[in-house]
Amino acid sequence: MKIEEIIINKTAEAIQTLYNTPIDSSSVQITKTKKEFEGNLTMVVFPFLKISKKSPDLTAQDIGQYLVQNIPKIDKYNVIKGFLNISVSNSYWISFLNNALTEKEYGTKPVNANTPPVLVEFSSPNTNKPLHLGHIRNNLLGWSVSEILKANGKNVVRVNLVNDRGIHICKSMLAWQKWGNNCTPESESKKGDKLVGEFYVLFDKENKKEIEQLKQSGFNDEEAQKKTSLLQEAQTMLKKWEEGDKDVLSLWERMNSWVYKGFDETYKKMGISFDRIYHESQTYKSGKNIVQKGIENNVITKKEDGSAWIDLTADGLDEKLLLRADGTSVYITQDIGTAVQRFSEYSPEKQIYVVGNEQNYHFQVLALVLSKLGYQWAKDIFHLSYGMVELPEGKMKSREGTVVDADDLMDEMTQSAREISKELGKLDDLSTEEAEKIIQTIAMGALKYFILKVDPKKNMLFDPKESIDFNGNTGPFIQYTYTRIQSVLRKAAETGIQLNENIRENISEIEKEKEIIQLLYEFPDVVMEAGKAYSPALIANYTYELAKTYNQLYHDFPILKEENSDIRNLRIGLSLLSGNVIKKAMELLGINVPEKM
RNA sequence: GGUUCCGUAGCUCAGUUGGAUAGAGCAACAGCCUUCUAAGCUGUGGGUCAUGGGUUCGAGCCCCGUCGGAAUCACCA
Repeated sequence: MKIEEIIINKTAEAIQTLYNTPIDSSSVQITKTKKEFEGNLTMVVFPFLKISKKSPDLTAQDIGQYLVQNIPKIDKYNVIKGFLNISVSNSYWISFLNNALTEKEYGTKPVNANTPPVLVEFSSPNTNKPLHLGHIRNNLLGWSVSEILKANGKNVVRVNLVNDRGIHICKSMLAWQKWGNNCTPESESKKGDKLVGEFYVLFDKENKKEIEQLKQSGFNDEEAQKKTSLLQEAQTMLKKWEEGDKDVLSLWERMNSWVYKGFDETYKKMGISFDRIYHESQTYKSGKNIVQKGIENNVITKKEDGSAWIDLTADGLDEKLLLRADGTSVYITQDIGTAVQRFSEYSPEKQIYVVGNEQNYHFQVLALVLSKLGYQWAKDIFHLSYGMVELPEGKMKSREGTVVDADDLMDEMTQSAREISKELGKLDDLSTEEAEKIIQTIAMGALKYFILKVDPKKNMLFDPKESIDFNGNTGPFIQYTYTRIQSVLRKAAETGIQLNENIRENISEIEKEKEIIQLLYEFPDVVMEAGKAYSPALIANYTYELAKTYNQLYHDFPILKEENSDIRNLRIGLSLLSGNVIKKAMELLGINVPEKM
């Protein structure tokens, strides 16, 4: 049993014995003791004052005394302004450390492959342009949350729903046909997604020109937007695509294949992969049938013009269109279809959608529509909504060219890592190959940590200058701490010091050590909390705290050179576990750790 | 206009179901390498937690108002 539980139970017992009143154990509040006070765990006794009919200090004294007398693992307590600070014995902490060191995967639960899976959808790019900074946050979150859920024993399936059809890709296709001169990624020596993206931008540019012309010949803005020959051509192309026109389909396949190749490269560099990839072109029709059934069951109404609507006003939302007048499906129709398809395919415990908070309304509607259509699992749909990434200049706008490209960003990070490493001379005695690998690891660590340390729900500012900082609360700082630990452990092995020796449990005067052990002790709870909250940020902040504290120990105390062998073993033991926990925690963030840097 | 979210140090962010004197990093300044990697450690300054009320023994956190910002309310995705 964890010490907190013991304290809670014994406190309930104490209050029963001392004041003859039963209490619910949930009213006992235990928190970590603040650094400036002596002790490890703190109990707030205010809730018990009505029962004890004594001052906060006296009540705390009563309980503190009882606990010390009745729990051997507690050796003292102190009371400050109604806060009961409890000191847990050194032997408790060291015995915990000894145990944790024997656990193979300390802090995580094994995945049970026989349980219903949890689907995590993320990335879900459009195939008309390359990935940018916004996608990076999405991908990193999706990946990390998947890892965190796995660490909580969930049977996770990573899903990517590629939006490979629609007017946007037709725009790129059309522009390529008109002005592409049959160019290919090979002929231009460009990544396929970049090339296709350029044609998307080109379409927009030419289309704008046409809009201007139309406006000059007397049309208002709205009319001009709809009337351009380019847009009409694109729409014709989309229609042909839906009809299965051979030429359109073959161009579509060709250009999409360029994009996929480009995406694969980006994903690979990012260290991201999926268990299952859906393509919208294959799922978009299934939603229509479901809507049709909804019309038959009078959940959905068909208007005179043929469009289908669902009335959500009773739930505080608006009316929502589900099929256009011409019978084609809209975005949500497709989402209804894929949700149903995925449910029938996996019978998941939960479907998690990692999608930006700009779509909060959409997912509110989606869950509501599904439940109105009678799908009980609609309640198991969870929109993991994350905030926008903004730049110092403001919002990213693809048309104004203020988008931060994913590949460029990763390359810049790598370049900075290379320069800084060189400047510090850190990798001088390694081969170029080894050095490059470490540089990559550091660069990606910096980027990933920078983004994941922020609470997913919040909007965040991405300052490129700050993101390449490798000091302070950053990924490389944590990676560096890990390499320091590994260096110590290597040296220990070299000098023939046993690593896995059982540590003697009654050692005194080990304040800093205890602080680290207590942090290590908290790791499983942090993993659990992060899973509940879908928040990699909790893992990130915890890991930083651990690394920082370890660095203090490393700086202030000798480890291998400690003469007292009991203390030396203790420091080595907690170095070992700190290293393991840091590595595991970083893994949960999708970040690798180098052995040297 | 309706709905939702946000506002904490100059900047970027933490702050557990309401608990002690609100914490980190960056930036600034001052120190620490003959000792296991200085991508490190230590110290100094920096706050009306947007604002006004309320609930409570106790509020950055809960409730109401005000101000400021964002998203969304498409026969776009």
